[in-house]
Amino acid sequence: MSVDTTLVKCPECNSRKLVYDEGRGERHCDECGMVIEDTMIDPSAEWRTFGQDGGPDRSRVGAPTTNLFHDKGLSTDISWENRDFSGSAISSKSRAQMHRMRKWQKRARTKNSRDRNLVEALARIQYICTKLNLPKTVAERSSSIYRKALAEDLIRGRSIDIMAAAAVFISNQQMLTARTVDDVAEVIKANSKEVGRAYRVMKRKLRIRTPPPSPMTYVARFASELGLNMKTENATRDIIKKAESAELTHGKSPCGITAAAMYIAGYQTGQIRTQREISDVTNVTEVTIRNRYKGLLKDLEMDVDL
DNA sequence: AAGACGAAAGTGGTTGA
DNA sequence: TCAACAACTTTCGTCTT
Repeated sequence: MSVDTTLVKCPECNSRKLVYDEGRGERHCDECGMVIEDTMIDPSAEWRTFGQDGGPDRSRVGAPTTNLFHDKGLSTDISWENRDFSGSAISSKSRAQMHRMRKWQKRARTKNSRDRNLVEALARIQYICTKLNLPKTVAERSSSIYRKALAEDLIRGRSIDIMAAAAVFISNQQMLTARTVDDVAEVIKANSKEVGRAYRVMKRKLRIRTPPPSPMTYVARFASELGLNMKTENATRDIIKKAESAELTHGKSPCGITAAAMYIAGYQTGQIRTQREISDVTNVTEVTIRNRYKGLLKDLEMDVDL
């Protein structure tokens, strides 16, 4: 880790504690966890050797590594097909041998319990991300978080499913992909409280920061689920923007703010949704929507006929 | 009859002594 | 570690359209 000098301030929270993590190839804010850029080119020295006296050959050959497989995608697989290198079928005699070889190779690759745990967990992470339509970057990051948790011995005694879900939720928060704890918990049919608890434990023990969730994150998603047009969606964003600059959003659940802003925006543009409809898609109760929107109208001094 | 309202009691997490 | 606390939920009777 080294202090980054290219960017001076974090665009999210304006702190000056920007940090560059070489291992992950990303730059993030040490204050709020905001990831500034995560596709940077590795600036470290490139190893090259010329001639025969230079020790081990460090030429770079092979597939890029990925966190999605427990061995980072580096192991060799014996082909499933019963054909030899030239493509012709192999004899039935050596076919049995091939079968045994495949079997043993699989066993050798996942040799200890930790590796087996990882294999299981990475499969679950893949499954969760697929079900939630999350991009590959989120799955990748979840996997690397899970690896760290495993290395820190946080997994033992806890459910793999729940810890995998927690890892997915952390990276979802970092990548601003607008999924809620309930969404993640539902996929693995777990209680969202348990996932939330695991999420907090992981963040604390691994010292992972996530940017404070903004109501803005959920606008696009909820708007489309409610079938709102662009006009209403933008009106919602306007209200949230005002609420955020008036610091009315701190300590309140971001979904609640989004829900209330949407309720108000509906009356502004004539695209009205009932509290119940909004409550259904946002998982915020009608009572909270009421409390929030009343507060917003009052504190922002808005005049809207409801 | 549907939607909105708000009081009251309960839940789970945070905070500060 | 425990109690106070704020935000949010659940439930339910009432009012409004």
